[in-house]
Amino acid sequence: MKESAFLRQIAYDSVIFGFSGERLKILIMKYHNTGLFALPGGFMQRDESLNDAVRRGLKERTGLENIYLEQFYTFGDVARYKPEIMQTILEANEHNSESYQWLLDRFISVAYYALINYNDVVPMPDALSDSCDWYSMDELPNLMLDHAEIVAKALQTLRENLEKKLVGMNLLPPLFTLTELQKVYEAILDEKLHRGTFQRKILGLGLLQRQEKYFSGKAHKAPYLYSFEM
Amino acid sequence: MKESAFLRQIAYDSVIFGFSGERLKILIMKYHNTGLFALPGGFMQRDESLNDAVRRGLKERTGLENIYLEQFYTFGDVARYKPEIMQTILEANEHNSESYQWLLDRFISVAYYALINYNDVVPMPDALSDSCDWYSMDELPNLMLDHAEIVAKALQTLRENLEKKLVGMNLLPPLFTLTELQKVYEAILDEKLHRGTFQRKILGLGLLQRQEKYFSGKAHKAPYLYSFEM
DNA sequence: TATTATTGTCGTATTTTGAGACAATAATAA
DNA sequence: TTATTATTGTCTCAAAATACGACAATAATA
Repeated sequence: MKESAFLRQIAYDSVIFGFSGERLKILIMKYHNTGLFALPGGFMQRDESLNDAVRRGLKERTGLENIYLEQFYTFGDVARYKPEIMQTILEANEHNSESYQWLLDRFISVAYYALINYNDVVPMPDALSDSCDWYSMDELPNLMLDHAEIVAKALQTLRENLEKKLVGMNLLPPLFTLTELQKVYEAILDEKLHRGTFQRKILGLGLLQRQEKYFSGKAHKAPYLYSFEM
Repeated sequence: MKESAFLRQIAYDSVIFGFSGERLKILIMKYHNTGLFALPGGFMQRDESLNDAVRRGLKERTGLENIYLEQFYTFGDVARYKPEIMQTILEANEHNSESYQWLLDRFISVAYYALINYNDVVPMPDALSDSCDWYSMDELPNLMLDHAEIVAKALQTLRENLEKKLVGMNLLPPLFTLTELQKVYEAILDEKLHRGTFQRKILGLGLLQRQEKYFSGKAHKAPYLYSFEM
């Protein structure tokens, strides 16, 4: 990790959404011996595009490639410059050498959100953190710096894009029922939707392909499975 | 202009929209002796927030404060790193000293668009450029680097936000008629709108306050003027 | 006083959305 | 075998939003 390998003063943070147990969740990291919680983030290599850097970081954290990813805002307030916090993290990891000093500089952060299939992921902490786990949106720990604000803006943007582009299927496995998809939408929007209207609207988009039926073993009519083709 | 006064590798570019002669226009700068056209941009001071830096730059270029301003994307491709272009600009301005060398580094650029009242502006070139003028969206010169892409994304975002937040009035003077406002919308969306429907929708928002009539001297009924209150 | 151009507003048709209803059906209970 | 239960696919009707044309009102001019 040579200083010269990375662009200075530019970081990214990612809000990685997953869906499980009818709840919307995101990945949160915890730093060794500090009690500090943060969004998964990283830095750009000098010879690397911004989007590539984020995809690289996402791959390291989740093992996944070809993820639905969207940049939504760049945070650049002076108030987010708190070198003592990074100092605390470095000291807790006994990384006090010269080669880490660049991390104490002021950073702006380009924020992305990702939509991934919860079941495909094995969250991996990075060198400075001791855990990387899923947290429900309504049970988040206190996040460091302005990361709570970043999460709020991510959710707001996701909601707007959901109605515009209808991308909710990226949170599900390749085959899913319309009821499962509806639960994703209800979790994101935090409101109940009318079943008939929802199905008519989604199917009317012509984005889904109907597959075989799914027999759950429950005592009722079996729903069709759908896949997302484009 | 000391190197240490600015954050390294971070720039901003602005797409400044105005409306005149029933056309949507933006401000474009031309660099001395180079034939290079570019968006107005700038850099962040070390003790300055990103949004403040952009407002400061906008004030220098247009003289205006309290402008409608929206950040829409951060451009960070490797392909936008072309130091020879900045070298050309610096040489054309005889600015080859050490203190300008930091401009030859790779930059990512945070892009904003602004909506301003065309009539309030006296465009001011900066130290490196010899002009700063309005160009119609369909008569833009060839822009350097990825600035054409930045403009395209600005217009796309403006269109999406226009339908969502209806912010078109920011392009007009404080008093305007509904027909003038409709022409702004038609210029941005590049399509004709139905008069009755447009007026019902805009007035239905309850954002406009009806003022006195405007007597143009033309041989027809005088329209009401409106102001934008919030 | 008639004409011209444009405005404010309305009525109707069309489209989109909201909400409930009903038959179909997979598994289980009787 | 048959009835029951829960959920699905689909439909219909109502309500709301939007598209489109029409008409009277009116400011200036002929």
